[in-house]
Amino acid sequence: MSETRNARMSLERIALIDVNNFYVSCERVFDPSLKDRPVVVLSNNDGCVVARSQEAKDLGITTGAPFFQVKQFMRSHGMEVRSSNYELYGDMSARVMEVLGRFGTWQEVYSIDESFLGVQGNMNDLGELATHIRATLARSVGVPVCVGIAPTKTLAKFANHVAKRNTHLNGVCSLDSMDPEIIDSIQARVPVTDLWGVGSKTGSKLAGLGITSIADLKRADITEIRKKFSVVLQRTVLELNETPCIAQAEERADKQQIMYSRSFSSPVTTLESMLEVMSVYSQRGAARLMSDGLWATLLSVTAGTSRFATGDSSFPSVTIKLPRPTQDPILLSRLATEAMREIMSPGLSYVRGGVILSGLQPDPGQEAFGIFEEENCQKHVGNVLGAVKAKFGDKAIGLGSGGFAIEPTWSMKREYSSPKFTTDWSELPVVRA
DNA sequence: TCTGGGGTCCTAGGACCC
DNA sequence: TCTGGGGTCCTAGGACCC
Repeated sequence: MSETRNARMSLERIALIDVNNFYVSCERVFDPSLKDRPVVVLSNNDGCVVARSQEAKDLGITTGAPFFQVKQFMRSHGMEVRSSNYELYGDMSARVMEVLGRFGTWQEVYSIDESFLGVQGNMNDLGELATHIRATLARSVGVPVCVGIAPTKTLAKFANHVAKRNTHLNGVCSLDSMDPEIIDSIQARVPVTDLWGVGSKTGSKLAGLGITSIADLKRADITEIRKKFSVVLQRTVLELNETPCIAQAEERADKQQIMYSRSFSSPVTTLESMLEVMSVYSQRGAARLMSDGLWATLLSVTAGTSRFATGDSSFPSVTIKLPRPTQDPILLSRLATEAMREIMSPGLSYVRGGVILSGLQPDPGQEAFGIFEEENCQKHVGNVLGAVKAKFGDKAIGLGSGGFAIEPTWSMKREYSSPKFTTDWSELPVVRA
């Protein structure tokens, strides 16, 4: 399609907007002293680096770097550290998504900091829209974003990638306004593994066939790709050639599973502690079922020793079919502890545990409700627990070993946490005028 | 001493059926 | 001795994503 036609025609396009260094940007909104400084945010238990400011990236800190390995280096370079504060990020994410939604004909929230948006207009309109989106978010939420606009999701991701890496573009890249030859030359330089949907395994297999850049993959034969790889990669090739074939999420299946899995701040070695873990995690899972309006029919429990330890390893897991579709924390807690009792090896050092609820369905059907009055009562226990927690805090009530007045030794480590600025009345920021 | 968590989709292979 | 073919459903595991 010629540029002159694009300039006048009204185009249906897909925009991919994401927040730059999202967790760091959230921290900066409430602590301006972090601006222009190297900042990292850590995973649960302060385990490893999950987000970095540009300044931290420039100093060579990589995603996934174990914190204990880079701690000294970071200190000597005056870097700032924050534990992850998911209450804050979740709340900020909701604000970002609400604002973005105003600009699209449809919206698909793709992750905590990314959204696809349906957009229309001629070439110039699209560029102006992107700039307007950036300015609105900077003003109303206070976070910086990049915008990529293209005919397909894969190309919108690519355009966003280009916007992020070329500062002169001011965070906006709309493929329609770019010279096709320039697009080609960029695609010839960008490695195929930078593409959405192409990971390291596929990347090395492609390299064996002489396909190393995005341009190489774009020219590849789609039947050959289908035969040697999968429909997934075939779709990627089609999308690179402007044929949309990745559906919107709302047309895809509903949520498949709810997982509650954590690594412990100190290893769990006894049956008693592990059963506590299972009791607490299954109650958390039940709470999520209730808030999503879902009933589970399968329950899995898992545990694992460290992948880095040299001693005996153990990765027990078992899945059981629930007697009826349920969201009942009492039943789930009882079954999870019973199942774990059978499969763990007391004495070994377990560093993580998890509860997975699957076979989810929105409508419990008749079978979910027992014929006895007693079982009908149990169904309400979850609601009561939820209400008490909402009013008096998370630790106010729990079932059995789930009701902790004192933090158990395995609970999460968060030594560098910022306050829950937006989600807890007692931690609201104070403004003096 | 210390190495995240929560998802999705697809495929292959087995069980079972006619 | 020889032992079809095609379909569905389920599960485990791989690959990928943020």
